[in-house]
Amino acid sequence: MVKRTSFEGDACPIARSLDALGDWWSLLIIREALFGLRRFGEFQNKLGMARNILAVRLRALVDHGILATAPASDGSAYQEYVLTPKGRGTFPILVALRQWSEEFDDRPEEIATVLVDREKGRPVKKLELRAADGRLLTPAETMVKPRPAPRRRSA
Amino acid sequence: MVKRTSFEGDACPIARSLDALGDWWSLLIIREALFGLRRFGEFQNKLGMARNILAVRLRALVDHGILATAPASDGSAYQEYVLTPKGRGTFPILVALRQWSEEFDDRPEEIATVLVDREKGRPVKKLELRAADGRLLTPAETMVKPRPAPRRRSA
DNA sequence: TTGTGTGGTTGCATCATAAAACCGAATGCC
DNA sequence: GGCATTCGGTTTTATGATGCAACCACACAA
Repeated sequence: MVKRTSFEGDACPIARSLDALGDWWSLLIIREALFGLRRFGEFQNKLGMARNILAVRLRALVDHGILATAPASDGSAYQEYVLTPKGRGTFPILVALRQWSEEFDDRPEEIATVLVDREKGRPVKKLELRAADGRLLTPAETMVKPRPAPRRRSA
Repeated sequence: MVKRTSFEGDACPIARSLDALGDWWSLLIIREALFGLRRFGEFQNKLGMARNILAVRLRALVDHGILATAPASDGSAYQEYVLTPKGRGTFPILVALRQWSEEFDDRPEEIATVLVDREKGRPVKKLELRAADGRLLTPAETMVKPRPAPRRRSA
């Protein structure tokens, strides 16, 4: 996407997230990583993407602290890519994307899988946004405020 | 990005969402639309993006049923772009992106805003994933299952 | 030593992107 | 009505990210 207008310096947290995750492949790589994939070849086989692009993406994700390279694991002297806590923290994003598709896709019958809780095997609930006191919030009931000052003990 | 490997036919709901939302600008346009922007020029000013790209993105979002064009509203004979229910349904995705940035960004002090509930003015809670019975779920406590058969009244 | 599989990198053609010029229609000003 | 300006895009052009395939380096095996 040409010069890509990096959002890195932007003050909007959404833009900042998109700067790390907002390309066509990164979230899918993370999805597979959450699923347990670790090796270059595994990602390449599963996603069917070009290997050079995969290499670039993996390096970018490592640079962003989303993946880390582990020296090895199964004997073979190659390296693996494992999710960091930051990487695992994208889980709600993936769930939100999944649920949006489930709810609004024009051809929901083409969706092959559902997300269930492992223990009971039943579909998970929709993500919901709640206020600090637990009230359910619609978008209209929210607003953004300037970030409160750095709060240096000033009470 | 050349031929862009459209995910439209993919069975993964995440890929399907990314097909509609997964470029650099669409989610930011939607963010501004949720914020109340409606006019071409408003988007262009606020986002500072190239106008041709904005035009392409707006048309794509309309084609995807995320935005709709309204004939006018404030007298001037121009058109507006308003969110459809499908478009408003992206709200959790944006919240998830925001919260991920808030939690994991390397320079959180550069984030300018917080999302609060309008009534109390207090920051919202983190999105949380719960099982059907209300248990909080971690990623590891979930799994994906093949979609149950179309369920044609078969009990 | 040769062979094979993994894990990438390098070239190259193509196409999406970004920036700016351009353009018609609508609006404002007189 | 005439003229300039703004709005809402489209066109043009340069750039560079993408996808594909070929290539390379290394590990391991025979």
